[in-house]
Amino acid sequence: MALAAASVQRVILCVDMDYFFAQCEERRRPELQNHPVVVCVYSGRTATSGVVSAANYVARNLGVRSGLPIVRAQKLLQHRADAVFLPVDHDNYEVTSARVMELLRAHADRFESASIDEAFLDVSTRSGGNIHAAVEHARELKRQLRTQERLSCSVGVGPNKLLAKMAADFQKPDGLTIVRPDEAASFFAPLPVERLYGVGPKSAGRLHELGIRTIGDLASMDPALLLKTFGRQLGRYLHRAAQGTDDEPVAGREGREQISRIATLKEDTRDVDLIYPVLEQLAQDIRQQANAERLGFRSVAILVFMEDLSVRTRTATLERLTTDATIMLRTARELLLTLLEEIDGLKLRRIGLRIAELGVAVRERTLTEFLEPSS
DNA sequence: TTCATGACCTC
DNA sequence: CCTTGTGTCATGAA
Repeated sequence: MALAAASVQRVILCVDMDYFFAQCEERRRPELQNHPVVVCVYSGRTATSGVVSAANYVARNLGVRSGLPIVRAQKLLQHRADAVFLPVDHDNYEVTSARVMELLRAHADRFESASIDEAFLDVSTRSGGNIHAAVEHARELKRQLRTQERLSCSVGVGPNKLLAKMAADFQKPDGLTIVRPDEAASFFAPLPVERLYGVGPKSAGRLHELGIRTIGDLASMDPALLLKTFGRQLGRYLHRAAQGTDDEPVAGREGREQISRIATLKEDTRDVDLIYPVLEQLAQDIRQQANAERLGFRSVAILVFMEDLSVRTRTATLERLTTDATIMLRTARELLLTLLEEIDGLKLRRIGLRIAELGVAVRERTLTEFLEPSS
């Protein structure tokens, strides 16, 4: 990109809110501060079925992690009568996140909100490419978040998004880690490959089979072998990432590509009369969000999670963009019916609905719809 | 271009 | 570990 070429050296901050959901809960109820706090996604199947979404450090130090089944977390904390289990309150976190992002945006030449609790700030211009100046920005922003929002975060400072992110992850909570360009290799090399952003359990396993254990091992690996093993995109990415190379600009996303909702069924079933009402609810939720963002869709998909936890998807592409939730639901129902036949015997555990091929909805409504905008 | 699948992210 | 939910991207096939 032209602007990056013009500046000598990019300086990027990655700001990662500490144990965000749990911290939001602590902030709302300060008396929870020294208790283990576990924020949970309850699936509604049994009283305790579901997983941990986030946990504060008191709980983490006792082994509680996000993704852990709630029952497991309860066992780990059974000796702690003061442990608190709370359901996720996404609306609250969204509002908090919006305020945090607004505060952070003011500190950046270019800003990118990467997720609900994480953002990248390009501070190349305002820091003049000077790391010390950038670190002062980071300190100031941490101070403001603490005083104005009573929230702590961890910040990484680096020459690109990848290194800034890895730096932010390096020390938590309330961390501030700097990776200078010339230190990138020594910072990276000793870390296990699975710590590299974009390397999950699958890729890590395959790398381990090749004898690759650290990012340093990966960096010295033959690029041709990497391409052969992982394909063009991932192979190229791994090679570059391991060297600490990353050209991704700090830039906000254009817009969303899809909207989806998933729900867990009360019991495993293949009874359409039990599944369809859930589908209706999902369609409602999606319609609301699509309306709020003024988006129409041209593709409808259902996702089905079966009793054996395997996943199936079925997609239908419409002739033209629409905002009509009735079409969404009718299409989803047809997809569900054909899918149920195809997987004969197997029961469903969870059901999901997704719209995609989104576009700004053009106003072309019937008179009735025009008079009742809510329908 | 469309579709299905799968890896990954993160609280 | 008995398993939630949201979204993006890549790949291979048709």
